[in-house]
Amino acid sequence: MLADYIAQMIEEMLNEGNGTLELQRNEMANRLGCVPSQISYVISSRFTPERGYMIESRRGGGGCIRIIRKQISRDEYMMHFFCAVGDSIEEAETDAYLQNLYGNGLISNREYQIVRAATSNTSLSGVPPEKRNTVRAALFKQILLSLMSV
Amino acid sequence: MLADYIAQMIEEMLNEGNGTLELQRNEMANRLGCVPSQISYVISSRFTPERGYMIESRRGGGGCIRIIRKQISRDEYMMHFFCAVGDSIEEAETDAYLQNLYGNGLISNREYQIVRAATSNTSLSGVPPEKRNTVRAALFKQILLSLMSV
DNA sequence: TTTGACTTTGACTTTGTTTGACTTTCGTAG
DNA sequence: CTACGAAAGTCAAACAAAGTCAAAGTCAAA
Repeated sequence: MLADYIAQMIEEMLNEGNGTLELQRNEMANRLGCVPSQISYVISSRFTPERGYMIESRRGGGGCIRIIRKQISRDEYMMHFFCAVGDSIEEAETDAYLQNLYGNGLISNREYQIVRAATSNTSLSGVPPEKRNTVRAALFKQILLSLMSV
Repeated sequence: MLADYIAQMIEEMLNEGNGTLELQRNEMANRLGCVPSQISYVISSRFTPERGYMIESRRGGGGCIRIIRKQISRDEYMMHFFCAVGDSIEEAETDAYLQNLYGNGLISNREYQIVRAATSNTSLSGVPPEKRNTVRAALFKQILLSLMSV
């Protein structure tokens, strides 16, 4: 799939660029043989704040898009997350947060697996669908709390 | 019977794939000359967490279904717990299991904290009390599964 | 023969991707 | 300063999956 391929490409460029990257949308789209808005789509669907990325851009001649992978302290992270999770959250969004935590070394792979399993719809299949997101939010926040003190 | 045939086929593909498999529902249904939802049916009736399978999927263009078989023979201890949990469990009982797991070095302290938080009544406060134990059991088993061979 | 568990099917829903037309913003040549 | 052109942004339509659900079929056991 195109979107995944582009995302991977950006990730690699970010690695080379030490966590930051400036790209030109049209130029990149041209190189890949896709429409420019495809690049926008990839960025807005994958390089979100939940996953720890910041996006800046400039229009007009010589414009560009800057992607920054944020690296902040543990406490800030946990605090940020705890606040960011309202009282309802989707499975996919939770996973985005978790990937962020894992990617920044705040939780191990096993821990990632555990929390993902715990917050999955599969685990919550006994909860009526319309209540799942609120239960998940409570669950997730409780887990985050448990991680802060240890 | 079609369902059994498909199940067997998936099982074989899992063997080839070393316990994991990605398939495309529509494509497979096409090959077999059945409706796509038949594949869904087979997966949801045969490849359940109870039997040691984890399912993930993605919709939309290029979507797919991933099936992961946890090789339970390797951690018989975990399996023992898995079976013992049944489909309803109290918070206290869960904690007893967890302490056992921790005591035997199968999970770390942090992991213990996480799972305890996840399976606590506090986390499940959004679930009506009479349903908590069944939700907790599903949750706990899903977590145990996620821990096998990771 | 009736019942109930399991299967099969297909209509409809939800989610994710791709594309292109149109809008906004910015730098710079005049 | 203004106008123009070169970016990036936005949005909705078309498409491409998988998910859900309920109706209808099958079959064996009571």
